[in-house]
Amino acid sequence: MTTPSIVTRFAPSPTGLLHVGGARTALFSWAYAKGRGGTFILRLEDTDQKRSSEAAAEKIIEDLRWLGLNWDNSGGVIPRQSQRLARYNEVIDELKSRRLAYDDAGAVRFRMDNLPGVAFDDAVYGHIEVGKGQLEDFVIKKADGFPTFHLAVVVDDIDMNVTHVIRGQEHLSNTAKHAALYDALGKPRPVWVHTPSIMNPDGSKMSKRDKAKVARKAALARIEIEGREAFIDRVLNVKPVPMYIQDSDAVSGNISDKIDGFIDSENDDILTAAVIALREGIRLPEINVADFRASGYLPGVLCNYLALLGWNPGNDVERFDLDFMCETFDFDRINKANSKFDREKLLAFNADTLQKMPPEEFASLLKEHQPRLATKLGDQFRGFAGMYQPRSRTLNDPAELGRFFFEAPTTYDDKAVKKNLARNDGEGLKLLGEFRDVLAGTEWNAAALQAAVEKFTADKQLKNMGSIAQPLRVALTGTAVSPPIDQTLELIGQQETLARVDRCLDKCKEN
RNA sequence: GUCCCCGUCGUCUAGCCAGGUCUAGGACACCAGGUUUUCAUCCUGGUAACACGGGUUCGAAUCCCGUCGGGGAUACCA
Repeated sequence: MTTPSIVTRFAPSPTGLLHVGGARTALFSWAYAKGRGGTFILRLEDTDQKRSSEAAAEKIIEDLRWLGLNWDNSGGVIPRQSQRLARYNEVIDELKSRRLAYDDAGAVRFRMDNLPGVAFDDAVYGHIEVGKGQLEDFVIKKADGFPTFHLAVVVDDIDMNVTHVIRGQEHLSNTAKHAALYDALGKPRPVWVHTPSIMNPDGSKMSKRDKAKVARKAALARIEIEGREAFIDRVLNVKPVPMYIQDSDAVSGNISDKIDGFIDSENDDILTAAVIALREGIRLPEINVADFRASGYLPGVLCNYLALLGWNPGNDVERFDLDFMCETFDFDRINKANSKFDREKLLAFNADTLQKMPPEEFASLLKEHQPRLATKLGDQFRGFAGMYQPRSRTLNDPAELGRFFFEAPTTYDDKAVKKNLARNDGEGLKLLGEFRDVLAGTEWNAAALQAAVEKFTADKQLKNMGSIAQPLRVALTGTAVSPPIDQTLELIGQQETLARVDRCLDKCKEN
């Protein structure tokens, strides 16, 4: 029941990292082809020489792999337009010789003025007509010898037998040009499928500018406080930035030269933004696939959420995997209206998936995501992972929520101390002191510790286990929050537990 | 400015094409209760939308027109 003739492609321009909008386009193209026994091609549109880079190309490829969207390019070769100049020139020359294109100050333009108008059909937006008045001759070959996107995309899609062109709605207005080109070349037009855009919650377009905005705001606030020179000094002292947050156009260059430009001329250098964020301890909004990966989202969840932005399988079904996408995806259920990216919903999906998966799977994903955390914890890693699986919304959460396992508290949260230690003439503090001696003589495993807590609660006729568990939490973590107290104690270890309790008792007696 | 596209809860959306079954359904978020040694989870309940104005029709979220609002194109970017 397959239709082997279907060919789709994803054709990003390697001018930056893969962003979520591109990822969704890739996902739709992939799912449509895969679900019908067709072919999905990856191709790089690097006709913009100035902005394209090989580094960006490699990162896009890596992100696509991570998402699980595999391509079927013959021989595994990913075509680059920069390597097909001869072919484009052949087409351009043909057009010129047929007087359908002409030289214009070093460039070549395709003639549209001889057309009565252009009409085409889109699988999502329906029938579209563009009147003669809107048709202008357009450049198909630039003065630098490269073809424009319009020419290259059409020639490539023809040569690669692409049957369905799935792309962002920003190309809808360009499609009349492409249709005219197909017609001029005497080739059958593909099925065009334009998808609505993904926007920020405030309705603006999602772009790397959003990162720059946040970083710039933080920088200006800091400069307000400590002055410009001191700020630049701080930023210069930052450690090397992880590769994943680097952008292709910012990989090289001296950071110090860029800070002024970043702050004053509002360029959107995201490496500078990332460095500032690192230094200021703020989070930049996730925009690119790599950002979500770094933040601890699962690729399957990202795909699931992204698919829902503009498409749904009906019947109130919201959670599904890539296989389901292949089976059910079709153009007739793609929406027309733009949608806003809602991180909360993505987070909820991610949390749900993380919390419901088998513990072994969670542990192995966490280890893969943060190998150093696993190394540091050694034998305790499994216990740690198990403890935080029910509490994690991303793969970054365990390390953040469980920070106190590695760093003993140096300060104690005021509210937590008042409520759990100081209240009622230091009742909590007194109980903590008494329970310290119990702990010193308890066998160190979760079951025994739990029994000890319960016995203590009964012996002292306490209201509930919280009466002793909460003071303990404050001593161990500096806050009133931790996983179940028995597990927490077991993992911290007897020696360290007693040391922390003693330190807390000392510190509280001082005040 | 001109042209193209779009407009259902705060957000993503179902319903629209084939008008009545829609006192508009689901999800996330939010609010209130409950379970729980804290947190998280979990359970129950709740608030909340057809942009506006005309028309067609016995009947309109669904069809038509206009207004307003949003997005895109108008580049030798893609």
